[in-house]
Amino acid sequence: MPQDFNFTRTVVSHGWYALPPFSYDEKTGVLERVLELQDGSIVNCSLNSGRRSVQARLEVKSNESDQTTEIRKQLRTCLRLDEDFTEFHRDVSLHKEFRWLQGTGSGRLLRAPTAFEDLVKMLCTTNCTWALTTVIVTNLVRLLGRRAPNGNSTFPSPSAIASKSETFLRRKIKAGYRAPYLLELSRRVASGDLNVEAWRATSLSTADLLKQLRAIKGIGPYAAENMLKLLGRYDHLGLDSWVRARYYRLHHAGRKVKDTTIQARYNKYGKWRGLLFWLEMTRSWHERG
DNA sequence: GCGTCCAGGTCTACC
DNA sequence: GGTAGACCTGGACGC
Repeated sequence: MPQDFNFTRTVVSHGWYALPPFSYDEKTGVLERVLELQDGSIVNCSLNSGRRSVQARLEVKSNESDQTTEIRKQLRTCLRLDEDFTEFHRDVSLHKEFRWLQGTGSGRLLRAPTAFEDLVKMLCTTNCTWALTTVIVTNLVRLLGRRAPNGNSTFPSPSAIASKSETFLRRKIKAGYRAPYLLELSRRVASGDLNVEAWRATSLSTADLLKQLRAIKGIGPYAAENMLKLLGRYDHLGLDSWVRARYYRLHHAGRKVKDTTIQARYNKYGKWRGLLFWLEMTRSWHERG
């Protein structure tokens, strides 16, 4: 476990913890997650921070060593435990306005076991309230995921979504006008035409990766730039109405400014600007962890 | 309870 | 390259 890892801050780093197949109990500090393994088995995992806040404990009911290895791998992926943040914390220490971050273990953003799940969820956050995002993702998991013994379900596979009609996605999943985008993305991934999982380890430049993301129907600047953060690239801000409003309050007494003004303020932070921007906008979340 | 309006990103057509 | 309108839903609001 990296010394600069903080379980709670990673879990509540953004809204993913509240979307199934994740669930989080703030009182007990337990993060639940349903995982599907390569052999087709489905397991329910419980994670908590243990006695020391920098350690996570896995409670997995599986006796198969192969399964345990795969479960650990998937959970490490979600918590970004294999991502090195040494350089980030060293660079941040050079900026006095971010001294409050020192020693907090902030920086890791929770993600799904697969890039496909992250991408679908990102698509489901576009042009709607968080309440509607929750409805769409919950419907996807409930109606198209595979059921675990405890009644919870996995996130649906690309082929499970691709096998449904646009009308089903529109009406039953409540994806609305996003339905054709969701269907096209799932079909391309299921057919092998688009390998989004490769993006997590690609040597492509961030600019080229951004181009590929933007080529997906329904993924605009906001969704693509925030997806980049879940791929380990932090040099874009990923502006939406919520962070803009937050920024206006924090730095301009609520007065609106141009996006270029916001971007100019964070340019000096180089490749970490997107992550520092997000951490600053959500500082109150981190301080409760 | 019903109707209207608005917010929320992205796409497409148009200038 | 910039802009306007459409897309769909939930919530707020007025009646």
